[in-house]
Amino acid sequence: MATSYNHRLIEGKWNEKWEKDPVNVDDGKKEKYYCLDMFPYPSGNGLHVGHWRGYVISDVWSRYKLMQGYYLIHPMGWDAFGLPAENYAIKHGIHPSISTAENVANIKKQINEISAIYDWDREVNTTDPNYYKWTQWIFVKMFEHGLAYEKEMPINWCPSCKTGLANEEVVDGKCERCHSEVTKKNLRQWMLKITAYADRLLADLDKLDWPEKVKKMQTDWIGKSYGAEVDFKVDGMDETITVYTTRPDTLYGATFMVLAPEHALASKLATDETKAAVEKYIYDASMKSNVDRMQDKEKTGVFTGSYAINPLNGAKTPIWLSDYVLADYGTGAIMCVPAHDDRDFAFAKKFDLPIIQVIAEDGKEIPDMQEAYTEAKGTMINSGEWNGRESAELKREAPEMIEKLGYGKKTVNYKLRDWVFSRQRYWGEPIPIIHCPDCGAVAVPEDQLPVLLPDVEKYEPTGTGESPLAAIDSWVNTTCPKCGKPAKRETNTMPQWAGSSWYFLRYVDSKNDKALVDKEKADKYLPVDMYIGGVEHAVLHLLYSRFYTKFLNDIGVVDFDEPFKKLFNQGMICGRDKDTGAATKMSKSLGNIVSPDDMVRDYGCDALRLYELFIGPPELDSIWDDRGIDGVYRFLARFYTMVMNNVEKNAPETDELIKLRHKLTHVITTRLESFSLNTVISGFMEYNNKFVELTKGAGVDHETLKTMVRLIAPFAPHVGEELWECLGGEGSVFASGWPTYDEDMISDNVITIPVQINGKTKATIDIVADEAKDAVLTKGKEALADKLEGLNVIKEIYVPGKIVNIVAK
RNA sequence: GCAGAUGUGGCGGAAUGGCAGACGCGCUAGAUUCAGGUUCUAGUGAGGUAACACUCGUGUGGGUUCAACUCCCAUCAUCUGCACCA
Repeated sequence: MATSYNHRLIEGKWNEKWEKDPVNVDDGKKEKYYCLDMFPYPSGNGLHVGHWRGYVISDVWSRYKLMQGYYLIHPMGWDAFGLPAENYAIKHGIHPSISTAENVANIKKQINEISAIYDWDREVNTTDPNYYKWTQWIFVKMFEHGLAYEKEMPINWCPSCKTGLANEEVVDGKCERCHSEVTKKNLRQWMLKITAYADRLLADLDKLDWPEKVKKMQTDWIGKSYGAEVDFKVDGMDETITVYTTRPDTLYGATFMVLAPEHALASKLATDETKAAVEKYIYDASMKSNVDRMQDKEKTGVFTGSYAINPLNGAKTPIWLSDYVLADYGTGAIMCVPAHDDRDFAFAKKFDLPIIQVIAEDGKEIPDMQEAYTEAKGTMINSGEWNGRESAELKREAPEMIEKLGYGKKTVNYKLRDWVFSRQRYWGEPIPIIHCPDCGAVAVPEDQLPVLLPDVEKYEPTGTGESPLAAIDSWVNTTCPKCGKPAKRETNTMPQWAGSSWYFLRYVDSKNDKALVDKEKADKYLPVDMYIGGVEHAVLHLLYSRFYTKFLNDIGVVDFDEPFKKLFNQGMICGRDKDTGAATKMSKSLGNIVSPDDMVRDYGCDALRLYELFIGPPELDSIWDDRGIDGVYRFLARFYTMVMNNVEKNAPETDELIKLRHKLTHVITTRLESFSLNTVISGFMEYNNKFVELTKGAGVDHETLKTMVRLIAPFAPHVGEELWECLGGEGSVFASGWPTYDEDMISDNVITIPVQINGKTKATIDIVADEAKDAVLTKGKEALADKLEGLNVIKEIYVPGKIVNIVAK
């Protein structure tokens, strides 16, 4: 029996045994626990130590749940479609299917180094036709339910690459690849009506145990606001302009109106004198990218020459065009109240438009406003019959009042837009639609799914704005499933998010060829109890997954409507900039990548797992330090030696040792439960030092050692399993249950407390836990006798079991 | 601009309002060693002292409290998210 720690022997031995004899088995009686990692995109670059962190956290949590007696769902898979894979393929001249398979094999090998308790029988790959059959099936269902529709709309367009770009591919208004300025182009797009779920996506955030930050980001993204649409007649024209406002209480202060340049009436409102300027402004705006429009700090605009009539007081207000009004939000037109809105104020100042104050904070009008007063606090002035009313109250009531008066209606608006779902790319799921000249867009029948992604010679973007699939006539030309006449396949593909929006469902029934997931299995194993991954998907992936789940709930595939009960976002592990020493993302170009493979070779999997946790609070970013891992390695070696020495000693159990193991169990369990994983490790170190000290004397008994070994097993599984065996434990340590502690055993009878004078500690005294106040104070004063000499004691404080403080002058 | 997070030794970090700096890295000294490494022992916030004592100390400035890293107000810096959503 080796007495010094040899990570290679131990880890090799147990990796082999676990594979032959798995611990996590469904006996049909255990309750399930589903702990999920955000599945990786199989990049050609492989993993670095930063990628390990989330996987280690989820594995620790999984093994803890396993020891608590749950049957674990802890799967892994591959998000292998999408742009990165395609770009990698183009760059290296290898077909995406080949490079993806290679990368998956490589990353799988690397992930296995973690020794996480993954169930590889459940593995999914989004590029597998047996998988994307169901990705397409969901699309068909959405199409049948009117949630997938076609629309021609302006998208980002790179005139140099001659291709449409996703928002993510536009960096600072420029094409990510060629850095030329991105413009807009109308393209026919498939859209998903995620807005139909806006209210539920917002309301159900309440029932999720997610970081507040993520919930807030989703809330803001959905952006629900309450207000009113108000109709303004155009003076001298048979037209009405409807504006959306959240502040109908300020209607009397509306001194002008602004329309988005894309508004349907924009050019119609121009008069002979303004026509040229108006047309130029509309044209210029159309040439600007969204990014440009957002970055313009200085307001621009043009007067149309027309006026709108304020329905409340009949005032004539000039109608302007400006690109600070967004065409696709609200009605694309706003009423402007410069006195009470910052943007309207800036616009009024720039173009010298009148400012009428209608809310007075203190009841008085400000003679020369220098900035807008945007709060709904104060009383109404200059507002006809509304004068003297409270603004806040009026703000609530105004929408209904306006509706009753017939000037408009009460409305709700969302920032959330429908989801642009088509990509003019090769490496994605073909959208399962056939365009028939007679029947229009027809879904591919379920028994003909999947629509296989055909092989092509050239998978690079075509430059025509169509996907490379459009060039394959034999594939494109087909017959209409409805009428049998010649028809054409849809050639756009789905975005990367399509496959990742539902993969967590497939894991529980990954090989089913009859259904997306068997209903019985879904009921038994779903939803996900704990989801662990980076915060970068706070809105996109996590919002899309919630949307998909709600839809699948609505059509009866699953009977829950939220996919992830609890979410944990781990922090990033950064490298150091070689020159400045500042924390930076690990990246190839900075040359600060640390390979986990090297670390596992030199220190072992267990040491690296421990260091990934010890490095800092799991939810915060941390900086990798190569020397830091030495500390946890030394700890593991000392721990191993300590246990081994005591195996031979076989010391008797003492009250002190029993107490110590209850305390340790309490410390580790409470810290683990609160996800303070860095202090779990430091707790182990602290207790190990105590045990090493005790080993010098009588030694530590086997029961105490077994408790410590069970506690450490989720963190350092090989060491845990090995020492469990050495201590004569039965079966696997992971089947041994999680240790419990007795509340009575974790408190001490005699405790040491500080004694202070004026809040500064001057001595410590030993007291019995329930010692009377007077006795403790007397003891405290005795301990300070020399220091209290010549001082007047004003007050004596004893907080039971905590502290004595003598206030003296 | 708005919102959120963070700010503690040379470094990573720890502290239900109750002994600031646990635990670890690094460093110093000693032991072991032919030597280096490993390992072990002791020390390690700053000032101060022969050693104690004592003084200062958790981004900055105020406040509450017997007592503040912790609570309140203001302010600065860094990071992240959103960014004309009417």
